[in-house]
Amino acid sequence: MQAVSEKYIAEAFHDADGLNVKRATVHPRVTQEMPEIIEMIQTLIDNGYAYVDNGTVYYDTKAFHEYGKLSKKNLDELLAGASERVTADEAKKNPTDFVLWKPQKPGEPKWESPWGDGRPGWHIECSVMSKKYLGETIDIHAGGEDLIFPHHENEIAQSEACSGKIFARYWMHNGFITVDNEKMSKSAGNFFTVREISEKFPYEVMRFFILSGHYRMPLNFSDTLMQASQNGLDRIKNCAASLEYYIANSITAENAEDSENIEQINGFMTKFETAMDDDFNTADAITAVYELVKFINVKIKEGFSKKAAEAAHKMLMELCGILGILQNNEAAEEDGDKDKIEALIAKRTEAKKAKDFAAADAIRDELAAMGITIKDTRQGVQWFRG
RNA sequence: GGCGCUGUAGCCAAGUGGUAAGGCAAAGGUCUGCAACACCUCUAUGCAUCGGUUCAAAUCCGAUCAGCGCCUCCA
Repeated sequence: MQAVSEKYIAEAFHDADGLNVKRATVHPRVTQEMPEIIEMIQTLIDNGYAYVDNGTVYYDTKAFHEYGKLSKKNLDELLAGASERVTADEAKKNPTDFVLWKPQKPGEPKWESPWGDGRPGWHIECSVMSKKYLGETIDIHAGGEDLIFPHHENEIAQSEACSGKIFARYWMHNGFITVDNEKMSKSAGNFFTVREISEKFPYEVMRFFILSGHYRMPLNFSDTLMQASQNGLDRIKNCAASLEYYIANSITAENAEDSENIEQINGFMTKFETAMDDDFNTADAITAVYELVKFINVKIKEGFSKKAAEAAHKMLMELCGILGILQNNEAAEEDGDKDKIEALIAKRTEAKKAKDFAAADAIRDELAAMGITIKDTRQGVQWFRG
């Protein structure tokens, strides 16, 4: 049991790390929070929000007058609908009541409790761990839109009935991913994992793709869209690489245009922040990045001072850093073949000078075979892997 | 059946009352010996459809159509 969960936790972290998702400071586990879970259930019973029936503890949804406030559901309508659809559980006072503690079933793990051996219901653990590690009121609670009801609704009912305080100030519910405009499901055969996608496209492209839409909106997934994201991301990466090369080889001195250029560069941050402040509008924020890229590419062509170029680079890296992309670009570590590559490039430049283009192209092909792409720029020949 | 979300160019997508950002793709051009990168030009009298309100609507209201989520176990 333990080994199984360890395996999947490790696998999940593998993908999360790949996507550059930062780890939380605490990753609690339900099995290690049993005393607190039992304590909270007892509090709910004591406060009159829960009742015990033969080893099972139920939450009394009618006792919590704001039940349904998150999902904008009306309890009376819920009850009416539930009575038609759900075979009534005799022990429940109301069809919408949910389990806080359930008795052990044969073969299942169990824990001791005042109501008998058993295990927690599926909502209480979240209220317990949230309270323990984050406090009675949290600022932001996130989750998939499918969890709004009943899970998040029940968390509110449990936590607020215990503390008498607001449980979460903001709720962030993300939309679902569809595949070729169809819901992802095993039965439809269009089900695949982050790991499988990562075998076709880098994690970074996946991250950029997800950021290209608003998190609350449904997101359609397809190879075509991933390819488009890869192309767009390459544009940003090309810009960063060109700019780095420009800075390394720039001879343009500080000049009168610097202050205006730097003012413009700072304007992209303002635009970026405005978008992000609007409910994490990453799609709009990326626009600011593209506009900065355009600005940089034009300036590289026109020529601008090293000082301004460095300011632009810092800004580009900062914006990309917030988005969590272009983080591995620090891989400017020495390439093992550096000397060989630069010797070949020098030979090609010689050949070009001698108008021996056949020889020059042969060297370019040789470099390509090594995985090296070269770019002729005004400042010289730039090369990179990939 | 009920509640909620969504529908903007070939594709993705921002824009929630003041006259349609940005990206990808395609096309033409500039640069280049060629190429790659880049740059320039071009792409919606139009925002699912039909009505309504308003001086003004993608944005507000109503109806309709389509997709999705939830209303049940599980999280």
